[in-house]
Amino acid sequence: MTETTATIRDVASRAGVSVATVSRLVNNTGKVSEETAKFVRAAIRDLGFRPNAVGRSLSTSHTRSLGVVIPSLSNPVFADAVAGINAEARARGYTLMFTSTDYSPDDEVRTIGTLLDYRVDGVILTIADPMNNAALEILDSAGVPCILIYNLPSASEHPTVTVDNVAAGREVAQTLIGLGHQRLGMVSGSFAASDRAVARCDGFVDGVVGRGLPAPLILEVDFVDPNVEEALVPIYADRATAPTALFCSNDLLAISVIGVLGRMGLDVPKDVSVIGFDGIAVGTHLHPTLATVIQPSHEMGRVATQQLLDRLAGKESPITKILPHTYRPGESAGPAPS
Amino acid sequence: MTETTATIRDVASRAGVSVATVSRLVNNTGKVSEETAKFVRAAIRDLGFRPNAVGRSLSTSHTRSLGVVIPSLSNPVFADAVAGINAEARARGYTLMFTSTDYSPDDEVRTIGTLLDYRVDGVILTIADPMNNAALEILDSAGVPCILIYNLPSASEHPTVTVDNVAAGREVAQTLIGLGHQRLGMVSGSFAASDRAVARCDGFVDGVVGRGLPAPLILEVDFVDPNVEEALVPIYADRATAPTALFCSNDLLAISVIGVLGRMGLDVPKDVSVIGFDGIAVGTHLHPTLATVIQPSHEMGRVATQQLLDRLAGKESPITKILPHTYRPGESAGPAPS
DNA sequence: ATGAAAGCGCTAACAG
DNA sequence: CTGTTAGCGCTTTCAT
Repeated sequence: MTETTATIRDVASRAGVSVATVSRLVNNTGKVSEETAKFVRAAIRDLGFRPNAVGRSLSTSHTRSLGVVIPSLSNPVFADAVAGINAEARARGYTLMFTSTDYSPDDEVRTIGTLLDYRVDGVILTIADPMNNAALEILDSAGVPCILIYNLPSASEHPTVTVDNVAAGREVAQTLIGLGHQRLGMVSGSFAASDRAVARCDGFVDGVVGRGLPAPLILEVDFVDPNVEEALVPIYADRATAPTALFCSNDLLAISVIGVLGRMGLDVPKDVSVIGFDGIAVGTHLHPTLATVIQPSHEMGRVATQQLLDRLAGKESPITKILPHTYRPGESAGPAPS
Repeated sequence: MTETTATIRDVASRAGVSVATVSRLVNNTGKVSEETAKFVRAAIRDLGFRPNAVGRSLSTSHTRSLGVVIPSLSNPVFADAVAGINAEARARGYTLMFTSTDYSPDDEVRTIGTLLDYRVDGVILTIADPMNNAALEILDSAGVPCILIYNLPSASEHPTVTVDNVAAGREVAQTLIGLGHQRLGMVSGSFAASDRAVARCDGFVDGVVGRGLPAPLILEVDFVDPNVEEALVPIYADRATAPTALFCSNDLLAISVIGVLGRMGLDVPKDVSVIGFDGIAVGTHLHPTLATVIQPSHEMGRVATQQLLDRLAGKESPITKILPHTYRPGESAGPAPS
């Protein structure tokens, strides 16, 4: 069974035609008489011929493959986006070369280099900081089209698919204030590794201060190994001054925060309200259910891929798309304690 | 800046040597005098030359890329495995072509076909049913080495990296019985889409029946869109006969079950105990924390990749590895109600 | 409608 | 130690 794979030449000779004819039939470029087509098809079937994509790529200088670079698969938000990318790419006959970078800029450039070596036709990425980013420069100077997801659109000249993080942060502040909270806090993943965390925080602070309240407490924790407990314990040593509501830069963090709070003997939302960001599926099953800002991750992946592929197909260039976010109320956010 | 990428020939002529010399230096195969090496290196730097992997692949007939096909990224357990695969592959200079199949056998064969077209050197996969699986047959007849993860080792002749699902299921039964539970139940993802769910169930049933208790109630729900509520409500209409403990075939399901139970006014673990399977990270942050069987997903991905790569490197063939699972106690499993 | 032949970028004998 | 050259599998003019 392990017959060495048939080549186009094998097909050609078996069908008694030239390789050009086979190629034309396979890609249906140029005409082939139904007469000969029959022979060729038979030969293809008999030999189990599948065109070698490597040979084709070398010849056409495009690979019908896309690079995907994201910080981590541990966060469902990225996993969802990749699923969306996968769906759209598959539907349009493209293949994905995938890598995750663990939030490391070094890995970003390393992996982009590899993707370039493989001559991916384009790349979809989420990077730490799109402002003056080495990976992006490499991509540009190689002339490989790319599109960002999740990253801030303002920070680079590259098309981006994302949500309005600042507005969302501001809305969260409003929501919390509307519930009567006066002492607010934010728990965020490290700002250096996430421009969007910065934006959410900016919006949140703006929303709080804009209402005349004191600036929120800001707690920054590591992305990879967030030690939420260590951050929260000292703050809640004095419950009288600690925030009664916490905005978390992502849902995973929010879940941890709720857990830690619970183990400290604080009730969510009785004592402390918590709002997350992302809208990961598991949040709706928790008890309390997680109040959060939903971003359409799957859709973001799909749209980004669509934009990029349209561009590759010669249609108009991708443009930045700000997709709508929505606030999902949940039991984790309630009125301020009296 | 968008200078058309330099080829090995450009480098050669700029350095005043032959392409063979450049190739030898780049791949450090064969000797090159330090003298000429200097020139070549300079040319490479000046031109920003990066060897074209497509050309190389065509020539060497291997791509240094691996295919990865898994059912879904929505389940963190697979995301973790992919992260492990990614880490090991990167470390050894391999690239990943990724696809998810949404538990569809059709998608399995389609995607394997594509991977074959791209001439991946090997593939790592989790499939619905390894017994008599079309995708596996295609792989075999193409002579492409592969290794399974998560799937049952017994069901195919292919090397597999997994845990002992049957034993784990049995242990869960023991644990629950040890806590005094007599009426047991299992909530499982669809058996048709998961041989491991079947194995976990088998072990569980065996553990229950082996202790002289009545066979557990078995509830099968869909993987993609599990309607846990619909399955549970009728059962718990009569609390006197309903199971006091539920084993769920995966953690995501367990989390849903806990949520639904809570919304039905049942307390976990006061009224009903729940044990999951997988050991996804979020489980430890929940309230109640999730009791579960941990499988070393990241490690499984790593080991599978290692095995496959060793095989490609001509070292000994991959062998099936049963990695150790561990029971992680959690607040979701407690003593049976009196 | 079909074929011949020249590459695409690189590696690997084979000669020197 | 270095250069020449023949492919790898496929697409694509250019003739016919």
